[in-house]
Amino acid sequence: MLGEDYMRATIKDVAKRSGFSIATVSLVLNNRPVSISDTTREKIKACAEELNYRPNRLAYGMSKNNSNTIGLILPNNQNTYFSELSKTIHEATSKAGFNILVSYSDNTPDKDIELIHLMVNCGVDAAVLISANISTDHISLYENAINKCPIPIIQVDRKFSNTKSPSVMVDNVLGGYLATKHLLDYGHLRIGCIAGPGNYPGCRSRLKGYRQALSEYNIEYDERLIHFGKYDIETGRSTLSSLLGQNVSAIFALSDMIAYGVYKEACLYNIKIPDDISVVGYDDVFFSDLENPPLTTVAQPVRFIALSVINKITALLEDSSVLLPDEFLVPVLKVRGSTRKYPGK
Amino acid sequence: MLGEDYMRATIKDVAKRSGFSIATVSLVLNNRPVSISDTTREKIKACAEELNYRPNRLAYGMSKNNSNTIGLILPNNQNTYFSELSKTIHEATSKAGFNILVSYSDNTPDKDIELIHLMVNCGVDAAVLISANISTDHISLYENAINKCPIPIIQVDRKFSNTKSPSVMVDNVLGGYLATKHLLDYGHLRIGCIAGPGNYPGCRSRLKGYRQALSEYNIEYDERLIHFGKYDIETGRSTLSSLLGQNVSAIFALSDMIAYGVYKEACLYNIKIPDDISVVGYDDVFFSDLENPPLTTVAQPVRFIALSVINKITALLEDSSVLLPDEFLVPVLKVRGSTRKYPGK
DNA sequence: TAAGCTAATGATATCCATTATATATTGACG
DNA sequence: CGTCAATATATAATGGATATCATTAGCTTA
Repeated sequence: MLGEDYMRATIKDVAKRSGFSIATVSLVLNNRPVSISDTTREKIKACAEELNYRPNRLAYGMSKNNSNTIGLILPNNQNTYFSELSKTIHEATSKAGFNILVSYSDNTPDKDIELIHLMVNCGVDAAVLISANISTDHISLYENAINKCPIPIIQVDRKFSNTKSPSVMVDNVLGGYLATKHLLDYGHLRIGCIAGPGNYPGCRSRLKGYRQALSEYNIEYDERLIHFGKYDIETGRSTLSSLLGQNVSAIFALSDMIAYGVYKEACLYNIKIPDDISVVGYDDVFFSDLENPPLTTVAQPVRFIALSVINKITALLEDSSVLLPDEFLVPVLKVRGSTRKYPGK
Repeated sequence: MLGEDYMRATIKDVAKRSGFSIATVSLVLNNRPVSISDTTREKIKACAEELNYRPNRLAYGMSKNNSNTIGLILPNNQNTYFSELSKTIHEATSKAGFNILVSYSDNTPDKDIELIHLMVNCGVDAAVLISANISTDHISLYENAINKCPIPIIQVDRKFSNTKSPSVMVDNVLGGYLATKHLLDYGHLRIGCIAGPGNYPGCRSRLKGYRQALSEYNIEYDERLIHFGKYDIETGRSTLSSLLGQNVSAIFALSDMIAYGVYKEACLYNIKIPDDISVVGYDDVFFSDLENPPLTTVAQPVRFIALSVINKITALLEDSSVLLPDEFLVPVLKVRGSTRKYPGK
């Protein structure tokens, strides 16, 4: 359908119609600074217009060995930090004139590797990789794939050290520290933690920040206050009751999704946030500000990440041999309505 | 960087290394049913493996005139119905083995047209179009672009009638009816409406459903209860007070985003939902269920839309001449915590 | 007026993979 | 032993655009 009576005009058609050669047409249409008479230029442009000619990007990509497309490899798109990041990177790269090809690894290392290949084969000029959370076994797999990759890869949120490709990292230790310090400043002494998987580096870093803050305030670290799970709502729901049993007055949820689980469960037990318990989240996804009460949370610097990614991509596409420094971005605490001073302080 | 010492292996490299011709290599690697000796097959496959050969999709696309990629044109990605839809379509198409190229029109007709061209030029096999909200002036522009488009275009949520390309629509009249009927059943008599732009067809349809329900219950339509704005939070915020002045006991927000604006504003005035006022939203975006109270809303059948899109695409790619029927999907009311019976009923 | 230069344009290889067609090799059989 | 069929592999066209180099025409200048 549709195409039967209408075929896309190619440069050849423009050449035939205008009476000039393909080469001349290409030169004119690309505004190459070569001496071609104005009448010729105009004629060719008019023909291109009439035929509604638009260069075929596949052909362009083949000949220029560049496709103006950037690949984006993400663990998932479940309304988390990743989808925020995806959106921001998408905006930034679109603004910079790139197309985007997005794919999800389902947090599976093998799929990540596969996707790196896929991206290359699709002719993307560069790829942004937020890798799956992995165990140490997989590191060399990634390093190998990244080093062998013929296009620049920007690593976000995770750095494989034996690679030359640059990374954009967020300081998770600081994030954990900020969240905890805020609660300590508010006078909370027993602060429960609902964490993601204990073997994720980001998770460990946030907990490290938590401990740093505690020790700064001379509060002993109590292992019983730390619960591991996933970065999801269910983990928040199922963990709340046992933390309440530990008599905590505040909870540091290591993701906003976990915090929502806490919200939901608290609602069930008729526990008021922040009156009965303070909650701090992590990520500052879109709707955190819309919750009731609005969630106090550690905001990922998504705009800066996106900006940094774009900068690195454009730099690398200009000169693929530059060695870009890894970047370390800082999260920001957003104090909203889910935390309050410890009663009596 | 990266690429200097490592170049992507091409089919030529495999041919050279294995000692066979390019053609033979291609035949083997694509498992074409031609008579080629097993020893040759194995040798070639081994070489391809060693060189980590993967066919270049651009070249493949050029020669096969197909790229296994689908274009997705959306108005925006601002955490609305569109981003839900985008996510679902993405999942479904990925599962079906397609890559996806996403672009946003910023709700601008001209950009839509441009993006249709872009998609074609990027070599996508088919495109899914959720067009910008347009005035009647633009209709022929779209019809023209769609009819001239050499690839199948699936229209979602909006149908340009003078085109042969199929559409997947959602019954907005029914949606508006369901929301309103629910409130009427709960005994609410004065139901305010906070709508999006009055010239959007979807918006008008939802209001039509609203009026249908009213007349079914023999309630006179009161123009003063209808407020137009955008489908965003700000519209919800700024409209609430004047509706309260009209003494409404329930509000039908024509998008969930509007409903959140109402939530926020109600919170400021210490108005309790649903005790003081009932609220129904529209779209059922991800976090509606997470709100406090969870939002009663009309759910878009995103999964069914995605499914239908995929079916149409695969059908059209198989035989581009089939004439597919337009599909009409129905929204579903999700009754949650933001509505209650009118006091005294 | 012929040599030399420049401006304008054209011919063609190239990118990589597919594939229709062509050629070469082998084996069977009369 | 020659011929034909079947098997195995190669050649070359194709797709759309770019880039390099070649060519032509027209003009200047000695």
